[in-house]
Amino acid sequence: MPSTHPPEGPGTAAQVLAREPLPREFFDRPVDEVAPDLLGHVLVHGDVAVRLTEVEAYAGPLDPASHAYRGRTTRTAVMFGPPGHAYVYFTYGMHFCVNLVCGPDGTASAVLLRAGEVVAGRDTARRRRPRSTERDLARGPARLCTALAIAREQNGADACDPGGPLRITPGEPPDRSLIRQGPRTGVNGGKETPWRFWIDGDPTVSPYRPHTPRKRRTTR
DNA sequence: TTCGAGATCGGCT
DNA sequence: GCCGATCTCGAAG
Repeated sequence: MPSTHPPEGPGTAAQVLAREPLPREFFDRPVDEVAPDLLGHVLVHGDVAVRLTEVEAYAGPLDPASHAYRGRTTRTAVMFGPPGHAYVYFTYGMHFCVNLVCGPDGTASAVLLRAGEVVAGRDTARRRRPRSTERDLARGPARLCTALAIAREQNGADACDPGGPLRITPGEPPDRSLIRQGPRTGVNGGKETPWRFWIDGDPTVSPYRPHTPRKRRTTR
């Protein structure tokens, strides 16, 4: 039966993987400008590439929802560094999530990459997430990291380095009219800041879930 | 389709 | 110790 996905999307997989990364200046801007502009661009790690369909902006030390809110720590040091680098963190004891640092050195703002569509290396991604449907391969921040095999080792990686293993490369930006904006997912503080951006109608955008405080573990 | 709970561990108070 | 920028599965509707 006919696939809903073209074999390789715009450009062959080899072309997608070979593209030069976005210039560092792309990230050297306010985070709420960078975030929507990232939609449609492609994160490459090894032979897998994901076209971004959903992101969230975090504004550094002034943003109560940001990891940088409590200032610079060993964990958040990368966020306080130069733009264009990857901030990878571990959460819930089992998941990794990846951000791209924005703004001038020291700003500590970043864009969380929440979801995307695998556009190259589908077989590799499927092997990493065997239980996923095509649509779910990178649908959600932790799934995206699994599909791309992003983990602690990629923390601090320069995504603008043409020779690096992790690169953010130009893709097909969506029509501006398709970009939607709303409250961020799963965060307590700063709810009022509508800094989640996604491509309207794209099936790989993760379902919005309001923050549900986890129930206290029943100690028996 | 929606909801609830368990898994699992590093960073921070 | 407490809790989190999450995911998955199973049960119920």
